[in-house]
Order: sequence, then structure tokens, then C-alpha cells
Amino acid sequence: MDDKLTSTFLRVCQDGSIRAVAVSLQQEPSTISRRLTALETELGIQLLERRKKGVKPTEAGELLLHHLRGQAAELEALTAEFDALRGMRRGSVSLAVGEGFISDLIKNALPSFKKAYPEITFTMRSGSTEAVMQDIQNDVAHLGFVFNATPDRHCKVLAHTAQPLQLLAKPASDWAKTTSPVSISSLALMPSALLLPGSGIGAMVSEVETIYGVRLRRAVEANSLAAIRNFVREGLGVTVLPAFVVAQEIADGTIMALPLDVPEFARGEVSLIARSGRRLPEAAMKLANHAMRSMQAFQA
Amino acid sequence: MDDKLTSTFLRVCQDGSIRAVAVSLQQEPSTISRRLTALETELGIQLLERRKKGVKPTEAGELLLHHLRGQAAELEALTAEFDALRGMRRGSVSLAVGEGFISDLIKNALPSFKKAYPEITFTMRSGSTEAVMQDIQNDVAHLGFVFNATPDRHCKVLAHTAQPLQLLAKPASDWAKTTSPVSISSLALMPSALLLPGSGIGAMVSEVETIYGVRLRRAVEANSLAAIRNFVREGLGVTVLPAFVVAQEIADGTIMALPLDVPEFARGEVSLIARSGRRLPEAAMKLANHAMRSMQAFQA
DNA sequence: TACATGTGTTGCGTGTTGCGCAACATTTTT
DNA sequence: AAAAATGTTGCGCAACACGCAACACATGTA
Repeated sequence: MDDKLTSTFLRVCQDGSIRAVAVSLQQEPSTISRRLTALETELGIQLLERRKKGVKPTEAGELLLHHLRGQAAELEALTAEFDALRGMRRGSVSLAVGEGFISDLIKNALPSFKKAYPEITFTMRSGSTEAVMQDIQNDVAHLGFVFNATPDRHCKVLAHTAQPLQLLAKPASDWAKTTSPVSISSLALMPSALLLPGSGIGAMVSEVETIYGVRLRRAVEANSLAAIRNFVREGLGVTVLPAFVVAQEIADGTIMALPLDVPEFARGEVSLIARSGRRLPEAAMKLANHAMRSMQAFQA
Repeated sequence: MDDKLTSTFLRVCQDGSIRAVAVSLQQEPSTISRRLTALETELGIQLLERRKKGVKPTEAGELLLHHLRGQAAELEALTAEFDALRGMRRGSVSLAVGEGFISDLIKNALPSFKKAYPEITFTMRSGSTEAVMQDIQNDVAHLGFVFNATPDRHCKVLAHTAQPLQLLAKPASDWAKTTSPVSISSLALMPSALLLPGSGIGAMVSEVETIYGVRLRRAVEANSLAAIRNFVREGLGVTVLPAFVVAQEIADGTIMALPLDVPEFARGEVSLIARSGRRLPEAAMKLANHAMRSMQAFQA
């Protein structure tokens, strides 16, 4: 059933005359007539009764009419839903994020985004850099936020910003008084809470240790940033992280960041990635743009 | 929304690959691809996510899919109803009949017709010849059964059969013993129950009375055949009617028919009529054919 | 690493199809 | 009897959808 055919049938039933529809559609009566006969042929049943003046639907025509009206109503509902999706008033975006991005994301990106597009839902998986890139490659997540992404032909970098690892300490503590930039040897003396090498950050720390032949004083090793944050905030020691990971605490004044005199740490970098070759849904595109503008991790 | 587009979209969602659909439909992948993009353009929203291997419906695609499935189910129901109509298993025919045809119609035509096409419903209006022809002209009824139809360019005669008016009497009564054919003068002496001139039959009787300058002995004048039938069956007198009107009673032996020696009465004729120029619904056509074959009024 | 095979997409030439114009058959109105 | 209205059919053209080929890209394999 062609849409053009059924819609003209509707109008003909409504107006009760072929010619009336023809003039209102600015088309030839023959066109209308042909469409009607085509529809009747397609359905194999007579739909209109040709009467003295104009036409009138037969019983089959009435049935079709009823069907089309119901269908039109459903179509209207469907297009309304499409409008919602188009206007980003609905949709779902799945994210895979390194743990360090969670607070930045939730604090700086999501609130304003949800305000603009309230009906969009998120799926968020947090994991190591490797896990995130796995999710991206397997289309489990639309977007990935990772620290020190290893270049991968399957992953396309939508945005990247330098985020040097810094020394984080409690402001009043002894370690906060170190002359900055802090050297690797000074750092090695401080009790520290470090991420396990499973994460990008932890891996970078291990790498630096290997390069410089030093071993930091690990008071705590964890795969959870919460543990490390608390460790530092309580003044039990220091850690090495990009500043944006503890942006809240820095703003509060409960943690301060000091530069490290280690070029390798300066090469730290955050990336927003997606699978290369994938055409992202609109909602994901919008969020990506929004994130790289609003998240602290992507400010130079 | 073109049907071709949506149906290919359905298949693509089902098979998960454009090329798979292309081979199964024996068409080029480009055709399928173009149809999909056309549908997406028409709806203004992305429906399919192009993935590593094949395609997968987006959220909008899922919505459309759901919509189309529901629509397909309704279409199936609709075509089933059409099948029913086509197969004459449903439909409605409106009839306008002279009262004399009712028993013939109900006894001889409808039972066998309803047996063949059980779901067809009837609307039946009974009235005078004029009223019936009015109904036909105004498309109130598909078919009309009338006695002595006046030729009318708006009405087309589908069938007509001579049905002379006869003398009807109770078999054992005095009037049944009259030498036949019965003359007009003999008839004039008998107490009779006659139809009012509003009907075709009553009009013909009046006409004959005028021509021959006689006046029948009206014991009863009525516009209802039931009254006349009962009058004759009870042996209270005679009437003048086509034999088929009291076919049941003749078969029972409760009424007998005698020929009348009046040429004008012999010109009595029944007609099955429809509006000229009207294309009748299938059900009406079928019924017309069935009626002229099964009704006693149309047997020579 | 290079190649073969899989995916979907785009440019171009061609065949089908739906459309407008005109004439027609019928019926209603003047 | 003519005029105006209805729906229908024949014919020619133009737009559109399709097939073919080449392409872009990703994936698996020698």
C-alpha cells in the first residue's frame, strides 16, 4: 500500500469527489482517478462506489478508512517520538570512562547537558584505559574517556588535552611546602598513595619509576581513586595524579597541586575517543561536543 | 512513508545486513542502501547504525520497527476482512421491495443465499412501487423488486417476468368452482379484499375497473397483504394478485389460483431494478443473480 | 605486512512509471 | 436541447528508481 495512494483515497473520501480533490491538490482528475484504481487493484477490492454526484466509500472503503485513520494516529505518535529524539529530548548514550573522569563528568558535563536535554539517559562503565578501549572497539560504548590512550587504529581521538601528572598534597602538610617544581627524588621520599598499573595513570607512574630507577614510597596502592583522595585529604601522604581528578578538593582547598619536575609526567594526556569508522548517534555527538567544552579535563 | 521503503527497512533489521537483503531480494546493495537513506531523509532521523559487521537499528529505528510491526498486524486483519468481503462472506445489501415480494424473497432467495454467504446482512424496506423506485433513484437501496414498474430512465431493469394477476380463492369455497378463465363480470360479483391503489397491484386493479366500467365488491381494502391473505384463507372472499404472492398458501392447498379472462391483468409483470449507471457492489450483484434464479416471481 | 573478502556508499547511464493534456462516456442541470 | 458536471481512457513526456561499476573502509588470512 503506497502512501501516496492511501492519502489521496483519504482525501477523496473526505471531499466526496475526485475533481474536488484534484483542484485542491492542483493535479489532474485523471491522476486521482488512476491512483484510486491502482489502490483498488492492489487490494483487489472495490473501495469507492461511483455515484450520481461524486463518489462514496463502499463497505471495504469504510474498513480501509477506519484502518488508515488509526494508522495516521499511530504515525502521529511515532513522529512525536522522533521529534523528541531529534530534539535530543530523548535518547541514550553509553560511556566508558577511566575512573578519574567520573567526578569531572558528573560535576561539569552532565548537569548542564541534562538541563538542555532532560530525557537523555546514560550508561556509564568505568574501568582501566584498556577496558575502556575494549568497550569502544566492541561498540559497547559510544564514547570513551581515557588517560594516556595508546594509539590504536580502531579508536579515533575526538579530543585530547595535555594533563600533566602533578603532586597532590594536603595544603598544610609538610609535603605542600616542598620547593616546586618537585623533583623525582623528593617525591620518592614522600609516603604516597598510588594507582595500580592497571590504570593509565598507574602505568605511567610505573614507567617513570623504571626510567629514573627510583621506587616511590607506597603507603597505599589501590585501584580506587576514592581511597587515594581520602588518603591525601587526611594528610597521610601524597599522590601523583592529573589535577582535574581532584578538582573539587582543589577548589575546596582541601588538596593542593604542585608541579613535578619530571618531563614524562608532563606528557600526560587525556583523550575523548570513539571507534574509528563509526557514525555516532546524534545524542552521542552532542554529548561529545558538550563534554570537551565543559569538562575540566579538556581545558588547556 | 513509502511502503517499499519501510518493508526493506524491516527486512534489513531482520537480517542485520544490507547485502544479505540484496541477495535475498535479488537486487543491488546500492538499491537497498538508497532506500534506507531515503527513509531516513524522509523521517529526518537516523534509523540504522552502521556497525563493523552489518547494521543495527538505532533507538529511532527500534521505535519505527515497533510501529511497523503493529501496523503489519493491523494490515493483516484488514486484508482478512477484505478476503471476507471478496468471498462474499461479508457485506450488506439494501433492498427495497413491494410487499408482495417479501415472502417469496424470504422463502426462496434468502435462505439459500445466506447459506452460501452467511455473513452478508440485508436492509429491507418495503413500500409501494413508487416508494421503491424512489429508493432506487436516491441510492437508498441497491436493488428493487416491484410490480408493474413504470419505465424510468433512472432505473435499469435487471430482470422482468410476466406475472399475470389471478383470482385467488379458498379451494373449497363457492368462488373456487367458477368456470375458468373467470370473466370480469363474474369477478365483480365476488366479495373481494383488494390492495389500495398506492401499490402497483392496486393501481392495476383500479385501472381495469376504469377500463371495463365495473366496480369490484370490496369487502376489505388494505395496504397490507397479510390482511388480504387471511381474508382469502378464511373463505370470506377472493382477491386479485399474482400467484407468487401467495405461493406458500397455494403449496399448502389453503388458497388456489384461477386465471382471469382479462388481458390487462395478463400484462402484469414483476421487475428487478437498480439505478441505471450505478456500479453495484459485488454482494448486490450476486444477490440479484441469485434472486432472479431462485425466486418464484421470476420463473416464467 | 600484503592481500583477499567482507561491509556500506556514490556516480552515471538507462528503463519504468507516474503525470499532464486532451478527448471521451454519462449524468444532471439549465 | 444545450451546457455543465461527474469519472475514465489514450498518448507522450519527464522524473525517478534501478542496475552496473567503482569506491572507501574494516576484517580476517597467508
